[in-house]
Amino acid sequence: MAITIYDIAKEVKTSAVTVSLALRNSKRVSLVTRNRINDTAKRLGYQPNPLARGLIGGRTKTIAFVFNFPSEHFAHDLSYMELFHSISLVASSHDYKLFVHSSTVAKPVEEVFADVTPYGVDGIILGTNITTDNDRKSLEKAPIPTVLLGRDFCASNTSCLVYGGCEGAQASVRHLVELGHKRIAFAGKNRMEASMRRYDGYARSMRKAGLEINDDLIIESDWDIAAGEIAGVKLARLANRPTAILATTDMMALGVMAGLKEEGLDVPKDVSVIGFDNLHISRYSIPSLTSVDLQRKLIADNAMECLLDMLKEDGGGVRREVPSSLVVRNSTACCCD
Amino acid sequence: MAITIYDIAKEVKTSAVTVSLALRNSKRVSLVTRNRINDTAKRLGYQPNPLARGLIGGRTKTIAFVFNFPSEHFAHDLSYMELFHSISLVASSHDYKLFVHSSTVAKPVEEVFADVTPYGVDGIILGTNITTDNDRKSLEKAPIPTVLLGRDFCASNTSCLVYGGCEGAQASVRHLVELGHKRIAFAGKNRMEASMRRYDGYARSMRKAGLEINDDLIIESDWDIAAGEIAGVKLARLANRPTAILATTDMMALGVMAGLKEEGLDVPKDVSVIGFDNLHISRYSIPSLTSVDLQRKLIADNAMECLLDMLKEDGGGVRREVPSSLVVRNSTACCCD
DNA sequence: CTGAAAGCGCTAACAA
DNA sequence: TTGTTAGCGCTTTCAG
Repeated sequence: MAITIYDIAKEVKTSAVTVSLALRNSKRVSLVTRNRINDTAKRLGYQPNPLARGLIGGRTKTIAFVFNFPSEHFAHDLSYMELFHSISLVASSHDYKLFVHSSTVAKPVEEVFADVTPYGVDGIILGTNITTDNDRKSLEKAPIPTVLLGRDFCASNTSCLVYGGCEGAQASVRHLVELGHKRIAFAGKNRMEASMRRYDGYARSMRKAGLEINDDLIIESDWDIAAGEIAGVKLARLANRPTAILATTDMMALGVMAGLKEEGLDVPKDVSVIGFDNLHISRYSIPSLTSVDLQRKLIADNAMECLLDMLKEDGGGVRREVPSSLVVRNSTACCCD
Repeated sequence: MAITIYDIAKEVKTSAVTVSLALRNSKRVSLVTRNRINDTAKRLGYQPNPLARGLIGGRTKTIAFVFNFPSEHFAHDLSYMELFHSISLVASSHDYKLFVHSSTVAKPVEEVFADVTPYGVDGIILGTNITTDNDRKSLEKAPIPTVLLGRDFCASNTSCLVYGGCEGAQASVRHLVELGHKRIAFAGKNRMEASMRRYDGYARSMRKAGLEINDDLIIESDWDIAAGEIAGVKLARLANRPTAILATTDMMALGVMAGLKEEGLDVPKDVSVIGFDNLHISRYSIPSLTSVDLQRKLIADNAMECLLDMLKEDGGGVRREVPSSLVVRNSTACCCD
């Protein structure tokens, strides 16, 4: 059996309560006994029992990471995977453990809360779409501190992290314009909040540069690698084809490059391609992919910070923007048109 | 507050104990009351409290998924990511939740147990290397049911799943031999158990086919994409270069293809390449990659089954082999030499 | 067949 | 400053 506060109490000849207080550094315990208790705790290798703590509503040093999207996407969504990785590292550096919750289908947020809270997690880092008013209502009265990833919505107990939206797309368009491109396509527009933000940045920058947004050059689609391939082929076959393509994700961009290649076009000579996410593998594609880096380490740090802040004192949810940055590689070049 | 057995007891006008028994379908409770209890439980939306159960050493319906390798690998090891995904789906289909534990460094197995057991998990699905005798000893007296992924070691409370080793490599070599290849390289030999098994299969099949194993054609290295690129370049520059390359992982294979390309060689015209893992993205590389499919769904099912078996009655650990299968795509072709 | 009592490890409230 | 009591939700033991 593991060491409990009773074992320590017996050793130090005091009561369990005193031990409990001392271990949490309460000043109600004299410094001498506090030290004695902490020393023997260390000596005996005491570890608090998170289950017992959780049972009485205390902290368990556990955070739920919830991926509330249709499950087929999970493994394939490398962006989330890498984000998950960053978060797991940050969490463990703060001595928190991650409780992962992913289901086969996207659920109402309310159900997510119901699924997760019985396990006594201290907070939730939540990747989800907010589709209904009910979702919004659930988030407004979140039962435990919640941090939303990439969604712009905060409330008394839910913070949000906004990243990689508008400004990443703007930087991309700017980069392409500087390279002399005019016919710039946008591949992977859809109803996802992230896609919409990216499209928004694209549209704004196009207008600012005095370029027209041609409907033929806007591909509405999913944003996985397969959709990218289709988009690449489609754009390649246009009479008036684009000289550059902005894809909503790196995966999509990889697919786009494949599609272009199938149609006999060379990246970046004939067409420049930019992705979004800066996945680990994007450095290694051929050609290596120019991409908007979401800065996952920063996102992870911010998520953890938000959570710890909310946990410390109910300061309420906050909104934070995490900047992204364009990483230029070999899939973009001067426009030769 | 959530519904407890006391709430149900009050409704049905009986005691909490009876409710507890009834909910677990004990025959010590009469069928009538049992039904009444189960009905009202359902009606009130009762969910057992896993923390309370865990506290008294009972089942929490929680499994730890442990990735005990240096953390930088985690996000980049797509193979494990996809496996993790499969396992999370299978777990949730059995109504289990996953508790994920990954640290920055690979720890002794004993510490892994110490880290994870306080949370009351029912079992562990463990990805780890077994490097020391201490690790072996720890696994021999595993405190809770444990399933080892891809390691060949079982004991009273630890099962193991062996997969994608020898036989996958053999199928690959056979395939290449049938295509007329003779100078077949092996890239990514190292001390990892999986690599050794794969190399073993390679060597056996080469011998069986009457082909010599040329030391120049064996690349000892890590098996990530960067190492693959280096290996590809190296092999391309050999005076007597191989006509086919077996890589220990898909990532490595992708790197190898990049390296070959840099050296002006075409895959599969000049060189055939085979990977190991059959990652989701490998379908989309250019050319699409021939690869050994580990059949993660099967692995996940088996892991869960092993765990449930051990949980049911202490039947002791078992060893299971999970077959893999070669998926032929466009990175392999007839030898034109 | 059913129930009362005790305890898992911890902490909040109250007493000394 | 320290200790006692009670209770979180559940299950095991033992008594009715």
